[in-house]
Amino acid sequence: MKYPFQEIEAKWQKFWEEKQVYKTDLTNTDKKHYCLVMFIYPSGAKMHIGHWYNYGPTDSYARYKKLKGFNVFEPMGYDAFGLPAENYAIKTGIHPHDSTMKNINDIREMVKRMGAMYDWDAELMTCEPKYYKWNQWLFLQLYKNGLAYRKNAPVNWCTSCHTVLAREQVLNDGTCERCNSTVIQKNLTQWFFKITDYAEELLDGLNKIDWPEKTKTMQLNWIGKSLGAEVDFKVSGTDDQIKVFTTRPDTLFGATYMVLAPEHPLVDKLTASELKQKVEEYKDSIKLMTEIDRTSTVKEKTGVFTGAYAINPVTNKNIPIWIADYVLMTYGTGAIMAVPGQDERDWEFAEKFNLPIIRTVQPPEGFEGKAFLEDGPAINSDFLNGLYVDDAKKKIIEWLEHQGIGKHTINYRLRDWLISRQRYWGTPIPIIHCDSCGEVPVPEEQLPVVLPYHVNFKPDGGSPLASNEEFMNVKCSKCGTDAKRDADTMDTFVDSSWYYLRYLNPDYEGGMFDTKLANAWTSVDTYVGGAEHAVMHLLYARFIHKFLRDIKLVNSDEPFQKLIHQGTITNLGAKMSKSKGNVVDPNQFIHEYGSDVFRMYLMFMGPYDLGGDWSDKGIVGVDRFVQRTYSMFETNKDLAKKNKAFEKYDLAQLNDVEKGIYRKVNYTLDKINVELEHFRFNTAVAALMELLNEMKNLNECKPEIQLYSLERFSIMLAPLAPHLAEECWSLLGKEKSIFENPIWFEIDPIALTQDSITIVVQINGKVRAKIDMAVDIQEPEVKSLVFADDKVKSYTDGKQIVKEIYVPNKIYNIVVR
RNA sequence: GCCGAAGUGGCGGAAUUGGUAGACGCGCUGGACUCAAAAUCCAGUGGGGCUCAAACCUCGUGCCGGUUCGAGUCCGGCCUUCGGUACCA
Repeated sequence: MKYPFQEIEAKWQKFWEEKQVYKTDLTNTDKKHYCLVMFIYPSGAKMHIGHWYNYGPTDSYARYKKLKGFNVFEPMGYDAFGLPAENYAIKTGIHPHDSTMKNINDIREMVKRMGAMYDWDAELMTCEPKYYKWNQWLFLQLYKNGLAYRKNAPVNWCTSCHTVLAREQVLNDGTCERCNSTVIQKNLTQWFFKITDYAEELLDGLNKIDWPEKTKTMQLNWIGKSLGAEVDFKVSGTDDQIKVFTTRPDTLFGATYMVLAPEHPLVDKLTASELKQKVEEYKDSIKLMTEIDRTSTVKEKTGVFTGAYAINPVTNKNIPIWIADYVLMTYGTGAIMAVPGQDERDWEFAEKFNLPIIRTVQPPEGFEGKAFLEDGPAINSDFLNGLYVDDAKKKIIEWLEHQGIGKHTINYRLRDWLISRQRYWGTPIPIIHCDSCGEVPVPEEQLPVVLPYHVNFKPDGGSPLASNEEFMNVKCSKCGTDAKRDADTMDTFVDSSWYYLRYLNPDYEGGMFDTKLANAWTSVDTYVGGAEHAVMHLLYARFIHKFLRDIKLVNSDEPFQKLIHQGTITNLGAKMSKSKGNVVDPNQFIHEYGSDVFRMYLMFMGPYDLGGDWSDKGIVGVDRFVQRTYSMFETNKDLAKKNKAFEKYDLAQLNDVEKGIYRKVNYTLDKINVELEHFRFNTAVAALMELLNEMKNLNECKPEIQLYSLERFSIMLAPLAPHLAEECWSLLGKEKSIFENPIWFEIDPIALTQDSITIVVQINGKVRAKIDMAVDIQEPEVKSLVFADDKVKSYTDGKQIVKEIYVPNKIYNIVVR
């Protein structure tokens, strides 16, 4: 009979739900395992292949852990706020709340059909007041601690989303991370979270977590720590000073000019009147460029002279002050001392504008390059001469500090996290703006500031909340006079920075989350999600977690101990997207083959972290495996009712077929263990297929050996194809379901030892013979067996034997001449 | 440009610390079953050579070179693809 997956998958899903098999007892923390996938963003009503690829295999891992005796917590929820729902509202008039709720309901049904062991009691959605209330509370704690502040600053403005973006949310081609349209610079007053206060700790923490190296590297580069010095330069003929940051203070004697960012506040003041027009023109030309254009490495250097001079503090010489777009106001101090001798960009600039070049590090003989960046003895540097870079740095910093014109500094590339959004569908910022009191935090007992339902969504660039007067007009909670609420909402990355803590009790009213549970259950043991979150979500969550630790709400340093990225499933070589029209709908395959086959096929396709191009070519192979498995168990129906299998068998008591199967069962147990532990699902599935092939002759075994093998087969199958495995287990006549009463079988180590082995004989490195012999026999005996072989003889007779290498139980290599 | 990963049959992909390259699956070929087809089952399947056939020989893991008794795996130099990043002072 063909495996009736519709019926059986529905049956077991119902069973699991009714028996509450996946309800995790969070009070039992004995062998806890928090297995988390990135929650779902319900912008569309459908689950696509990428979701399946993320959730299916991760669920298999969670199930494996459960069978191994872990108390596994595997929750699912909805990252429900965000722009797409709001843009959809603008287009169709359907309110974001309504479309989101509908999407969530549809998605929940689809996720359930997948058959994952989510604890649905832990389900949460970020758009509910009972969730976002705590975003607001978090905001207030950050505010109290000086980590949430408002400033007027140039910000990234997405021309299509009509909102500001954090720097991380601008892609490297200058487009918006969400919608891919152009991002421009604007000056606005916005709320920021001071993530830079945690820069050092965010770096340190990377050493303590089990994350992919490339992800850690990305965070490392994003934070971009560099050691150097700040040096004050006097502006010649004035009292002004310009502070520069440099990583190479040792090259100070070679600083032959200075460059300011065009936006630098001193530019207007410094510029000589006859050059004002040129400088203004240059500044205007920069305004039109995005930050990305400006920072293109291929672009030729541009800049203009201001007419002013600074004084090099070590040489006391006047050096010209230029402005150029390659100096950014947003990094360091917005000003540099240019040392063309030791910096490629400065060299290029100096060459183009005929500025002096002085080498202060001696390049090796024969050096033909331009700027010399390597280590070497200092030259042309007075009291530094002869010192190598590190020593020269130390000495000059001492000197600068002694003179009171500079100091050792650490600079970071990381900037504060801009969290204001001029959008509706998000968490209202809990601040009241009062004419007399300024910014006033909403008192905690008045939270949540509920997001009103009725607003005007018109995408005119203003915050939609501003259109709701009832919402906007409040009394100042300090002085009681008329005041206004903040009309902006928070970046949705705030929501996702702590949701894993809320899952533990999403209805908790005593605080942001239940600290007792959080201390017991976090860090999350295994976190699985896309690599596209390497710097944004994963950095924000680490920051927030550390802050929550500092205010004593959690006791761990890091939110996610082990991180796994699933690869991307592409179609026809491109990422699946509606606009490309290459989206593959998983439902089609669920209908035709069922959820188990589909998830197993996704796992079988290849290495989990590599992903790959979609093809349905091989899915029939997995389907055949499922059919053959099912019929094997049907043939042996009720076997467990009449028989009992021992934990172990003595190989000597088994016939050849039994021995073969017994060995393979144990070998597979071992293999599956290792493969699943490392998220190598493809080889785990292959191992089970091999076992099934071996079990072809199961009918030649005693019933108890049949049962021994089938029991183990079902349990190994259970993480990968849970519905099928439950069905097989119950076909055997087992009373308790696998996941109701999780078990995992121990390996019989004796079955893993071979008694005979094939020795490969190589002659001059080429395989010439394969000889079977008993395992672990002594080398002289091996040698005599090898040289007794006709083929070996034919290759060695009459030749001089130069060398013999024996690798026990593997290879016998003979070198002849 | 820089950083990282990858490149293995017709295809997806296997291969402990260097030790039988191609597990497992798809596809294909042949056979069984069938009136026939589908499904299923059995056998074969990297290329080339020599064979009735087997045995056997030979070439083969992106390219060139090296280390080694032995290299998909290690080293040096390239090429291609895919991610990440972009003048960070």
